[in-house]
Amino acid sequence: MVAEATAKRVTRRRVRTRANLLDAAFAVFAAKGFGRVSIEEVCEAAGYSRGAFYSNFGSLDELFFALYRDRAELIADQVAGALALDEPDLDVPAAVDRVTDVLLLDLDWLLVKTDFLVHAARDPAVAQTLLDHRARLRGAIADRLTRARGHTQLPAVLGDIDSVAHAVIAAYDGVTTQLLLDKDAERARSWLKQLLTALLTDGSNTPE
Amino acid sequence: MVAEATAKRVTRRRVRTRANLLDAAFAVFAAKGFGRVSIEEVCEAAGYSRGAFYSNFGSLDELFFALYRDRAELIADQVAGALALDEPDLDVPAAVDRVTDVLLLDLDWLLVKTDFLVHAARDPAVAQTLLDHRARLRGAIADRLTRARGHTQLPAVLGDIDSVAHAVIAAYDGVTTQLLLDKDAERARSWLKQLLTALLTDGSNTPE
DNA sequence: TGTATCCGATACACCGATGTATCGAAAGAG
DNA sequence: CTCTTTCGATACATCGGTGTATCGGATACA
Repeated sequence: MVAEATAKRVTRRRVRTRANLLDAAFAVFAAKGFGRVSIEEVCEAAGYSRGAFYSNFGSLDELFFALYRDRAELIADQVAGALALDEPDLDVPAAVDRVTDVLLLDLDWLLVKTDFLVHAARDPAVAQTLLDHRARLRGAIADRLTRARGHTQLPAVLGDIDSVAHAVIAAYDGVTTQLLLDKDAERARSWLKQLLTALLTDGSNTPE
Repeated sequence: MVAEATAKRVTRRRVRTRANLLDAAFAVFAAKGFGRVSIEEVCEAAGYSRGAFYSNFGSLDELFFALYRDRAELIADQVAGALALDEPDLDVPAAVDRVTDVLLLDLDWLLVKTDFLVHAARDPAVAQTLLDHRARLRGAIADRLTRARGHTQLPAVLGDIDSVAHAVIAAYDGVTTQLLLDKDAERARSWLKQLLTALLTDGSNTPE
């Protein structure tokens, strides 16, 4: 036996169950909003009984938190990937395109993320998690910009690179808000591209 | 008697009660979030019993909706006021200051507003209301910018004036998101000022 | 001040969701 | 294949919130 402190049999079924519950919860949260979802609804959607739920999570909040962590991790990786492409110099429009696609693709995720924001706004511990994720994203952006410095002339409008990274995040959040209301993903994407291009491109260098 | 269709005695007590319920609801919503508030909690906070509630509202959703309408109206008026000052030409920094103060002053309102956004994101009818309010705000901004055209040179980065108004709203939403997480109103305000100034000022015209 | 009307408090019946305790079945270890 | 441990379904007790029906006190109006 691989001696592990209070070694538990790492069952395979459990992992599947947990994943199924999380997936079902994501769908239900997206459809109805966290505030209007009961544990039973999640279980029903996943095809389990409440016993399974309580065996895996202590509360709906706990599940929600885990759900957010998992998905946010995923997205953060994707964005980092889209930014870290091994091109030596930064092709702003192309990078903007890639990142925009990752960030605004999944409306359900935006819905859940906003629910989570509401949650975090009233719980400092949760807020810290979200802030950490945002900081990580911002860091990736700032890194990329730093690496590109010299190749492309950067904006004069805002001060340092970190400010620019902040502004990029703000633009993303702002566009997201509008998207949640009008559900027009196409418009949102082109609008975000326009904003980011304006932020990241010297005014003199007008595209097309 | 002023003949009115099925004229009801317009009682004075009722008006007070309704207002008290709305005020109490605002406080409770801000503190706990709409999703975690029960009708009873609102009544208790207001010092009434559930009888009073059902006599004035049909559901918690209905109250929430009314609450949002009232407060949003108020804010929109304030912003319009801050913008419509009778100065002939537009003093960008001053106007930005005034608007920023109105928009980021009340954290509780931001919390409730975000709850409402979540609500609206899943109900097209509600979303329309919110979109209308935003359009009204945007209109006021665009008007002000149009009136100022010629006096101050406007940005080259973004296209028409309407795009600029859109960008202003997006910046506001973006900064709000961050503010909800870090609760640092001072930082948010200066940050929003910086963003708006960058958006509304020609790059060549650097302040101070 | 009298009185018709309205308002809101109280009481009640009613879910729906929660959390726990128990037990049969599934799955890993040997 | 057997045995042991874990997982998840079922049943149960409970609780908090909901919505309604009723009634006494408050309020507007003459």
